[in-house]
Amino acid sequence: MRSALATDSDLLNAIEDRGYRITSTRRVIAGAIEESPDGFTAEQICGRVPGVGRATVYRAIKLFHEVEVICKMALPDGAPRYAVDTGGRHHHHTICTGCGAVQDFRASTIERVLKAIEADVDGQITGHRMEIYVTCQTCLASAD
Amino acid sequence: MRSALATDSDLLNAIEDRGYRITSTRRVIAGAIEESPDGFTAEQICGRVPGVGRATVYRAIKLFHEVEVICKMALPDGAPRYAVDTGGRHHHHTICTGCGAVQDFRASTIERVLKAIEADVDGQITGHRMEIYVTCQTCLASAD
DNA sequence: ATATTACTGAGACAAAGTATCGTCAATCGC
DNA sequence: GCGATTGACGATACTTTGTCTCAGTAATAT
Ligand SMILES: [Zn+2]
Ligand SMILES: [Zn+2]
Ligand SMILES: [Zn+2]
Ligand SMILES: [Zn+2]
Repeated sequence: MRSALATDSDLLNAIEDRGYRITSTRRVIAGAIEESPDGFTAEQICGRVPGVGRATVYRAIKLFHEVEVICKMALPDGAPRYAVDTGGRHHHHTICTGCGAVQDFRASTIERVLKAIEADVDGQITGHRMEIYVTCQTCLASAD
Repeated sequence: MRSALATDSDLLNAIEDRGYRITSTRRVIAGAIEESPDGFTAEQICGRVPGVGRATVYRAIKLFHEVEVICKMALPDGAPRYAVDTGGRHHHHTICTGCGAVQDFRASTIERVLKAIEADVDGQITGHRMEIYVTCQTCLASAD
């Protein structure tokens, strides 16, 4: 039952709800992820959890992604970046190409347009991906 | 001058216009790419140009991408896929997750919404990425 | 024809994972 | 509580999608 294992971590709660185990290793990894408000890469997490195997970090990230508590996005060159999924509802991200800071955004207009496009498309739409690349205020200010 | 080297290949013409050389190796690679109406992966091209080094294929693809005669996109899992850029104008792609077939699409509404979003964004928009994933008619029909 | 420069192939290296496997730990049944 | 079962772990090899280096070769310039 949840009460015995309850944590204040949304990441851990999410995997527990799906029947995965909460282990000390996963606690540590979840902690490192939750300390990354602006997004993170898998290797950054590896660097912050010494003693934990790289494969285990990748397995945990994959798990958190599967249960939809972290978002995976792509930089302009395709390099992956992750961020904690704070909302839950369908959304997209702005990513600063200078510092990597990630912010969520929702644009219902875009979702409606996508729905309307379905008529023009050969086949059935099964999903979409969208990222907006920005230079954030901090990077703009420091680039004088 | 162009006349001495003129080809019927948009890919080769594009790199020649930027001062790169047209070599027999690049002719072969461009030929293989232009035989791929539904998109291709780099490794598929490697497989179709025996005798050409893998690094050379990747260098050529990068070059064609830089001069904007091929488009690079991402499958849902992030795996890269390429397609010949037949239009030139800004556009996005629908990609069939069954067979990989790529089609261009333009949606001026989306571009306008993106422009409007700039006001809500922390910083300056520098670019965006969007892909629509579909199951194409052919794959729908053969999945009975 | 020679000099210059770009291009090429081989192979090492890199980033972002995934697969295998023997060991170990968390949970379940009693 | 205690052993059995199942899942998780770490190490390491392997895969994919490239990039880098370097010596040799082809294309252009004069
Ligand atoms: Zn998000
Ligand atoms: Zn959306
Ligand atoms: Zn295109
Ligand atoms: Zn666009």
